[in-house]
Amino acid sequence: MSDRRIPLHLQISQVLRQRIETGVYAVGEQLPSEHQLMEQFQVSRITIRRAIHNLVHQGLASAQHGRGVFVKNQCKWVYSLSSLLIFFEEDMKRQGVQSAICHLEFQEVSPPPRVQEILGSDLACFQSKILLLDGIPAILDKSYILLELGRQFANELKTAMTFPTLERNGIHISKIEASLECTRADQQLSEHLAVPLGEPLLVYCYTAYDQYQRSLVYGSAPSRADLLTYAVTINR
Amino acid sequence: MSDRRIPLHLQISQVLRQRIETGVYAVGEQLPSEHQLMEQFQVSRITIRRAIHNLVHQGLASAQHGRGVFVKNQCKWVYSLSSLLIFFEEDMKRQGVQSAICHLEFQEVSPPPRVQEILGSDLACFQSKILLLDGIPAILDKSYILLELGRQFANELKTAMTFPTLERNGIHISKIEASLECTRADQQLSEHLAVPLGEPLLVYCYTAYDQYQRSLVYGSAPSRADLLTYAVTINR
DNA sequence: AAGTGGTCTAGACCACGCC
DNA sequence: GCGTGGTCTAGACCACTTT
Repeated sequence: MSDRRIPLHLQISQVLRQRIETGVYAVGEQLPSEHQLMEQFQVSRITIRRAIHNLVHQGLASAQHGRGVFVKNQCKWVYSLSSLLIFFEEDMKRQGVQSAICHLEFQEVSPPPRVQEILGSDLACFQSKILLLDGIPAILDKSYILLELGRQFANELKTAMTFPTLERNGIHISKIEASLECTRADQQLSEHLAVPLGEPLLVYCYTAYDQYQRSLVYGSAPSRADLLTYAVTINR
Repeated sequence: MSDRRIPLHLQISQVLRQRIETGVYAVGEQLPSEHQLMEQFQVSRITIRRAIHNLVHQGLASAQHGRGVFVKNQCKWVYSLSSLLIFFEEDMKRQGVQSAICHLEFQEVSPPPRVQEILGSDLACFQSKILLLDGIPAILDKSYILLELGRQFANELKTAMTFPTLERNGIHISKIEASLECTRADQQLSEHLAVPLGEPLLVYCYTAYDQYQRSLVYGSAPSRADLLTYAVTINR
């Protein structure tokens, strides 16, 4: 706590950060309570709270009402974009992860204009499902699928991944146009993915085509950025 | 402000959020000052500050000491991973973005073990540079390049993108293994990219190979997640 | 009931940007 | 010098979890 120029709360969170990184507080372990830290650093509660907030904001810890503040695990699961959603289950097994699907919605709708344009139709099946990895809700997949395909495989789609389902039924996906960006959890997403409001999310946005360049599916899949990494190999 | 169960600061930030989304406060515009908002909502300063903090945390606004709080632009630049760092300048021109490089470091070093393994050598050239898009520091590129290549093209590498420099000199990159993940700005990154501590960053991590499957460059490029989207096309 | 974190207040002082 | 946001205090009450 040398430099007077650095705010107290920052100095304290830096000390706590160091303690986490050097293992003084191990992963999963509980930090001292606000009261204990107040005494330890001789500052007011609001300053300790601010310091802890900094840690949470940096993804190093998470607070649980009535229980305490805990050190977060920094490990991430890696998913290959090339195989993602196609060989998803295999990919996960390889990493020793248990995956499950929680079906939310399936209905015929009139998609937003941009999606209508992509799919070349003013009607489509909309589906949303949550992917649980080791029991943790990690990805929310919201997608629009061509009406006829949706109707044909409705039941199967509700309990399985979209792409493997299509493949199993002889519909081959030959190209995926995708983008990855970072957003932050709004009300709805924070509930579905069980994260605090504003938590960073990685959004995987995709359009899948068959061998005739016909677009089959358009989807957007926000995922927990603290749990996932996406990998891709680019060949010239 | 109906439900008593929702904290005041959340109710207020939701109102402000709506105002931003409906254009009451336009992009780039200044929000009312804390004092004005205190009167408007009849709450204490700390609650207004918390509400504004929520907006900032959700990436909707940014606070500037001594100036005020401003509505953030939500537009992002899209970069194709396939062409990224190879046709970077072209990609940017296409989007009407002015790009520039700010050289930070260039030196021969002994890279960390993991990088030594990737490059198959215990010595390499380390370079770090900042990419400015329309004058905004958006990407910090830190990379290790094979010793001989680094020495050979040292001067050129300091003022230009790595991959185009290699290509211009007849070194062909035929494969890139990449990953994308989200982290949060630490002290150093928050200074280089001019963002607050803890701000989400998209990290593009890559290894480039030539046609003989020899690894040439290993790099890690944190970028501002509020400014960039990465795109990729996957063919089977 | 005890202990934890979450919300909120009123008020003080400081640091930065602009006129 | 003024207005802005940034830091910090002491203290109150509430909500959740565990015992």
